[in-house]
Amino acid sequence: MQARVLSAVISQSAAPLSIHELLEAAKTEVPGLGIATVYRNIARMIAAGEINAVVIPGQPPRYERAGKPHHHYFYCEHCGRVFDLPGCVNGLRQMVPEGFRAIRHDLTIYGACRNCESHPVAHL
Amino acid sequence: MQARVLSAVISQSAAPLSIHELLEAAKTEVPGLGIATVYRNIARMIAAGEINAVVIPGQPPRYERAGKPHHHYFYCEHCGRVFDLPGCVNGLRQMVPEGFRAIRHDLTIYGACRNCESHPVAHL
DNA sequence: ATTAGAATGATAAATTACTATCATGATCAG
DNA sequence: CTGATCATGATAGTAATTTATCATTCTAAT
Repeated sequence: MQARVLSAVISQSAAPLSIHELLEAAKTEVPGLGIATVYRNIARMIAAGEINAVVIPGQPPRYERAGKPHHHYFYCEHCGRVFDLPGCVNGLRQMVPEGFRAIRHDLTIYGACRNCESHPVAHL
Repeated sequence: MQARVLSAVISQSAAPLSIHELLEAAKTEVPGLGIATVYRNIARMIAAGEINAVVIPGQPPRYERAGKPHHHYFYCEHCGRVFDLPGCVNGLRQMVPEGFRAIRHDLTIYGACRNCESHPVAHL
């Protein structure tokens, strides 16, 4: 059953995965896996609240297990990987104008990850 | 000349505008304005460094005048408008793992703007 | 084993954002 | 005015992502 494999791949990934990253990763266990099945199961898992979509501006959505503690993301502009950043920043409250109501926020830090910083390669 | 009108609309807008918001706004001055002209002029203004693209995750790009002081954005989930939030947060440095190099960051706060908070309407 | 219903994979179609093309119209130097 | 060039608007085409369709396969209860 592909649903179980897809769910396991997402749960075991340290970073959120895109549809294609998920397809490739799951193919090692289910070689014939089709992209339609990935989309179908992602939709079902989102509806069930098992996973959340993570959107890095200008990139296709990635998905990660729901229920993690509050965190943000680091996007490596060299290798295109996304890393979780535990914790949050201070002073968010002060940024919200009087009369506005803040519900949630997204923070993405861009740069080079440890690997790309120590082993420089061409940009993607 | 449409370039002048488009440039003026962006400069005078308090918030970044999408291609369609810009088209609609500029049509009040140039009724027959075509979307191709908007795309062409946006591309030229970006190349000239006059404007910057602003991407709210999951939304088409918006554009605003370049050279503003560092700021972030508030996205109203009721009316879909984007507002500038001057300033920044503290503690960004501490979120970046050892060995990673941060170059820039995006912060978007989601919620209800003053108008939608005081005059509740249906979601878009 | 049989059968009904659900899941799957391949692929067509839809959606959205953007780019290319091209005939027409504006601009301007001479 | 005249011709050259450049911008414009309409629209076709492209690219990327997502959804719909459908025949086949799998699953499970009997």
